[in-house]
Amino acid sequence: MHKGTFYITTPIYYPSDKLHIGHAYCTVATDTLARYKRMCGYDVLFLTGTDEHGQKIEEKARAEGVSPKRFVDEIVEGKGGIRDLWKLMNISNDRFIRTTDDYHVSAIQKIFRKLYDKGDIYKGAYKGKYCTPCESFWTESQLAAGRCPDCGREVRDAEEEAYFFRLSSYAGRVQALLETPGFLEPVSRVNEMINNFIKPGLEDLCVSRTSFTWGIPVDFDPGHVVYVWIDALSNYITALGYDNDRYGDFGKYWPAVHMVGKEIVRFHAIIWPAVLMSLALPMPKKVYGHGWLLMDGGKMSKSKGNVVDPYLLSQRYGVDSLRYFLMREFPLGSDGSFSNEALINRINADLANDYGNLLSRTVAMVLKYFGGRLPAEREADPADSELVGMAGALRGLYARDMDGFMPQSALLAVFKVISRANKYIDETTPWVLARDTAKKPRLASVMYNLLETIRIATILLQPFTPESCARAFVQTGTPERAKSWDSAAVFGALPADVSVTRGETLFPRIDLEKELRYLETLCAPAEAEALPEAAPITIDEFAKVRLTVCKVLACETVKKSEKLLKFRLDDGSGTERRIFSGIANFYKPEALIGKTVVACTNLPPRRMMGEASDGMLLSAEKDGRLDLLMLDDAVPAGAIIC
RNA sequence: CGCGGAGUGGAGCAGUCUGGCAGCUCGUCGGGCUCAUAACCCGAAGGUCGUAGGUUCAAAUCCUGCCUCCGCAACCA
Repeated sequence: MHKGTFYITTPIYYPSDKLHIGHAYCTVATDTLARYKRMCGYDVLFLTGTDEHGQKIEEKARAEGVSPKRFVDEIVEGKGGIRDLWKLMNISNDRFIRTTDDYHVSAIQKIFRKLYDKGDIYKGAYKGKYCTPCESFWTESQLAAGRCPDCGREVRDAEEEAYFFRLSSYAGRVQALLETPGFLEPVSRVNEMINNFIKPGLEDLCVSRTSFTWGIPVDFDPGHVVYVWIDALSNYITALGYDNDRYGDFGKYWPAVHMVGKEIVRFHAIIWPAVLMSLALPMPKKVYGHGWLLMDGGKMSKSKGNVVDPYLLSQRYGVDSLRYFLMREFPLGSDGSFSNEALINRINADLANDYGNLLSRTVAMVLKYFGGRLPAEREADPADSELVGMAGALRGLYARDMDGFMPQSALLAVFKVISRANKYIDETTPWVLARDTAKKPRLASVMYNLLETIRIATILLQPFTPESCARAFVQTGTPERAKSWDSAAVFGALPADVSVTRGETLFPRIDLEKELRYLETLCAPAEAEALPEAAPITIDEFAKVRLTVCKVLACETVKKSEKLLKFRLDDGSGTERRIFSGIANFYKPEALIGKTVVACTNLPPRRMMGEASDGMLLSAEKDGRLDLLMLDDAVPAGAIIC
């Protein structure tokens, strides 16, 4: 019965915050494919998990005054956490790996040593400029006017011991792999990888750190922790039991299909294959880089306050509805625009009006005209052929699209048939047939054809909306054997005397206007929070800020920067001061020459677009409008604001 | 010349790989039906497929230039 194995993974998510709809999108896509493959008869292993190490989590935990482990435990396992979310969303992962799991930790140490013994990891020096008070390394190009970009103090040459992975020596083999058809999809990503990373030359990767401790220790060199590349990417093999005893099916399931967001294609299509090459393991079957969900045309981000909560949407509109929307609305490979309106319209148009209503009217008619059970006598008609033909051919079209990672097209095909079935009801007018007892056999045929169409569509919708499909099968009295993938290729798998039961409305219609208003009220408090009440400060603290009156000597745009203007200022000191300000969208540079402005002049210099900015110009901003602070021109340069 | 994506009826999108009737959802207008979740079915209006050239019997689709928008990166102190 088994057609072989199929191993599919999501990225392991970084639990520094709650997950948003973008993460849910990726996981639902992977889940849908996993369910599809299972339905087809594959022995599927579906893996997801969390990537829990690193400096950022160490810092966040410190800020909350808990240990890093406790911090991630809460986000991963806690109420409303990541595992809860996947459970709520009906994610059918077979395993869930946390990079803090014991078996993973020890396997990573073995892998690290293997790479080291092979000579692909070597100890080198991470050279750079070091700022002692900040305990930070900077590269030459990160410095601001030769000083620490964070605090503005002197830096000194320093080196830090670190381990490096010989990524460079795999460049040729990786390029060949990238060019292998089917390895990296969609194909547009192939050029992107080669142009951006292979052509400029691959550099060896720093794979250990000593600047933080929240990571997997290098067992033969205390003080070093394994950096993210080896730690996180290797989850895909440690979760199968590679170099550990927890699981034992690496040989059975590897290689994998990796579903990833386009921002991390690079790690999965270049670094990860190189690591596998070094370990002499087979390459992943495929890396698929899906697009992003954009909000109102902009990228989703916390600072924009446009992060959509999948938990909330699932609970309010139903898990299946949200899953369906995510898979139906957007082509997997490209970016899509998320909007609440699109969500509700899609649910109403497809799930409520077309599919749900088709089921509802069909079941109602079988009950009304036949008391719920179809009689044996039938009468076929040429009018049936188009619907029967379409429903019979549907599985083939659907499989082609699903195998090609195009769930959107697969759903489109399913709904074309559902639409045809709705039309078929109008064509055959069952309510007219019902008035004439002699036409009962014909009426029974019509009902049976409708039930069959619904059955086939429902089988194919299962990977997308599993729970609703189960409910639909109950209403249509579909026996177990008529729910299988094989039976979806056969028109006529339902027993002739099938009996139906009325059930609850599968997908209730949603009131668009009302819901949009509701969702807006949810966003309102978030906006209010955006500008927190300023904490009181003392006069001493205020006095620390040195505000100096300056005359604009020159002002010009900055090449390749859309926001920056570069100012040369007379601050009364005799030496020119150079400041960059992000106001290019509001002012023409020539209009500002000679103006009298205010700058904070005791900020450390900061590097912007390759040059140091020595201070900050003051502006006033409200509701997207911005005005540079300008004083009466009689005020002399160098005057101090107090 | 940093990298990439996108411009298709009023809105949102598919179609572009592999050239061959311009399609879907929403919206608007008109009609039908009464089995159904005010849903379903039919019809109409509305697009020179961003733009200028090229290849071809034939271009939304292939090639070249240009314009506009978006994302990454950078940066917005």
